Amino acid sequence: MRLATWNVNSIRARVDRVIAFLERHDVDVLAIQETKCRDDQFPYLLFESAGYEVAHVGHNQWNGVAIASRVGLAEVQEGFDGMPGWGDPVAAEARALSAVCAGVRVVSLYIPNGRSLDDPHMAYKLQWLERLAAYAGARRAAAPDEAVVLMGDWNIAPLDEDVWSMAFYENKTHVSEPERAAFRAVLDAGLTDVTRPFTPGPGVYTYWDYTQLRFPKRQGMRIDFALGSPAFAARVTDAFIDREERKGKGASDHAPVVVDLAPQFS
DNA sequence: ATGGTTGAATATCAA
Repeated sequence: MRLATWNVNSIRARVDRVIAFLERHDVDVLAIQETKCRDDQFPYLLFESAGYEVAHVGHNQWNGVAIASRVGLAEVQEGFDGMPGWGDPVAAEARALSAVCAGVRVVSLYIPNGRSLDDPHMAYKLQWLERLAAYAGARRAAAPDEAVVLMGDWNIAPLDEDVWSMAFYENKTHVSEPERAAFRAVLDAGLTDVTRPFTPGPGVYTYWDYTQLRFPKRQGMRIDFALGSPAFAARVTDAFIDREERKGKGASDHAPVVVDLAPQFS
């Protein structure tokens, strides 16, 4: 089975590219982030024509996450238990969606952007990650043998080598110690980054800012990851970043991350 | 020009 995660930066602007990607790489399950649309605006029919069922949550032009699957889509859940909200009044944002696809619990995640170190969004981001780690820990305790993967745009570069310049990111978000500690706390809940071993750095990125010619200059960040439970991680046979998807007209600012899974033996 | 691009919606906001 082949899974992938991709921050598409608007599904409506990118749908032809996304469908072509699914077919080109024979992807079974795609976790999508930043659809930037409401549920009623999602291009479901184009996915169905390509053989994929879709679950989506989107409230407005911001955020929005989805899962497209051609191997089943069960137990769909918006958000996760304990997910913090934002705003006044506080409300859940469309940043998390899970479903069971061919026995794997897939969680599509769009972790909040902290904006700047002293912005209220940063505290929100850290609390969001803390609650996510608690959710992951609770799931592990409840079903230790379950194959679970948390995949998406984490908006964190866990290692210095995950950014093109630590000097550039001094006193900026994505690389701060509190964010990195929050990411490690999710790993400590019993998950493994299944992508890095197959895509070792330095200089391996999943995101390049649209401005400043960052992509041709190879100045990016590695911020998109798939974190698997032991039962999931044990089945991973390969992973790669499809850098080709960042090229050309109409590219998202993120590249897809693909994970291959061996069949389950029982 | 000092956010230089992109995309939502359509004047700004977000990334």
